[in-house]
Amino acid sequence: MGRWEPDARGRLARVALELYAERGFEQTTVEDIAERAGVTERTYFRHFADKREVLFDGSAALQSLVVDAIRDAPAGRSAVEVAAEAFASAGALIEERHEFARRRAAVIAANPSLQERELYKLASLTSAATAALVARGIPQPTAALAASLGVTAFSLAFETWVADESSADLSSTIRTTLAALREVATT
Amino acid sequence: MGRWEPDARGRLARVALELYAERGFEQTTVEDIAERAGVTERTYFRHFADKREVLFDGSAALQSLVVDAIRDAPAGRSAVEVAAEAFASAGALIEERHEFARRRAAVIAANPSLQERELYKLASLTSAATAALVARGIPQPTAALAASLGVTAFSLAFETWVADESSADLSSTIRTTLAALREVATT
DNA sequence: GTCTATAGGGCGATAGAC
DNA sequence: GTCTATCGCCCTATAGAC
Repeated sequence: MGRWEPDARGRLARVALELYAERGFEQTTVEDIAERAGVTERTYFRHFADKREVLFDGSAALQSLVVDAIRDAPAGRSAVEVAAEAFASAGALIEERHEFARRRAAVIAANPSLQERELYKLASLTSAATAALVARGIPQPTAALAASLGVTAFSLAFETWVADESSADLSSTIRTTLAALREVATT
Repeated sequence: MGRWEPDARGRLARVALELYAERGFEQTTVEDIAERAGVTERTYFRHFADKREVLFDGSAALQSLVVDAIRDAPAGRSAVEVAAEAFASAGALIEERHEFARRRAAVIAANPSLQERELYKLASLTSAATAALVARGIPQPTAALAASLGVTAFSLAFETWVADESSADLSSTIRTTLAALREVATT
């Protein structure tokens, strides 16, 4: 056995969610997290830029998934269709860790500064999706609009899915939400 | 003359924008702002919850304007049409202080934590608009979708308007952006 | 790993308006 | 007297610097 337990980063992320859920975000110090994970506070900040970022470790992977799905979508589809499928596949990724996703969502919902970070990540996702659509040859303004529609559907669908345990799976909720969005837009 | 100059809050807001523009948000301390405004740091925090909030003093007024416009819209219009007009009138309010709005936007664009707060305010605006649409008798899910479309158009239009000095006025940019959004959605 | 500046909250004192 | 704005000094945790 080595001098340190492996996967300090993963332990920090798990422990942070635990503590934020137990006592609340503000009532937890970074030192509390580091201690329970068996590392120093300094080590926490080597892995995560700030106290909030530990809850957003998965967002880069989610973004890659969306970008790749847009790149690999069959040719000849409209911008919204491509975006819709890309975000539906992102929904599938979340579905795989649905228990984690729901716990994490509850923690975020309880704290405004975490909501701010979440919204920032969604905005980054919109930018990345826009760029990926542009790379497919879709003109900039159209790409930005389609990406915005996709992220809006994604985020409204996620809210629905989190609120209702027994609802449909996230991917299909995203698809139906986007369909509803298109319906409302045309009215 | 009283012991204090009047309108400490307004002075703090003006001075903060000045300093954030001059030296950058991170290079400015709350003490710097308080000092230049002729109050103490403690007084700053009585008026504004944190270092960022001073740039968002107008958002409550903007939100009221949108909510009132939704309430007062003529009957018989669709949810998106009502939302569109409400956000266009919000655009007119910003247009009145366009120089301030552009300076403020530049400061926010230069700092991620300010962007986070901006996104949070936009999300609050979405919630408020949704509630106002529901109060008109529009069913919840439709209201949420229409409000999201409105805020998306508002925010994309604002980006365009800020980027291009010589562009059309903000209200009409919002209208054309929403029209483009509806067009893209139906494709 | 150690050190330090700053954000930001708590509490009580003070000074004015009414 | 009350109500409200300002101030001073205490404190801790975050987060960056060295």
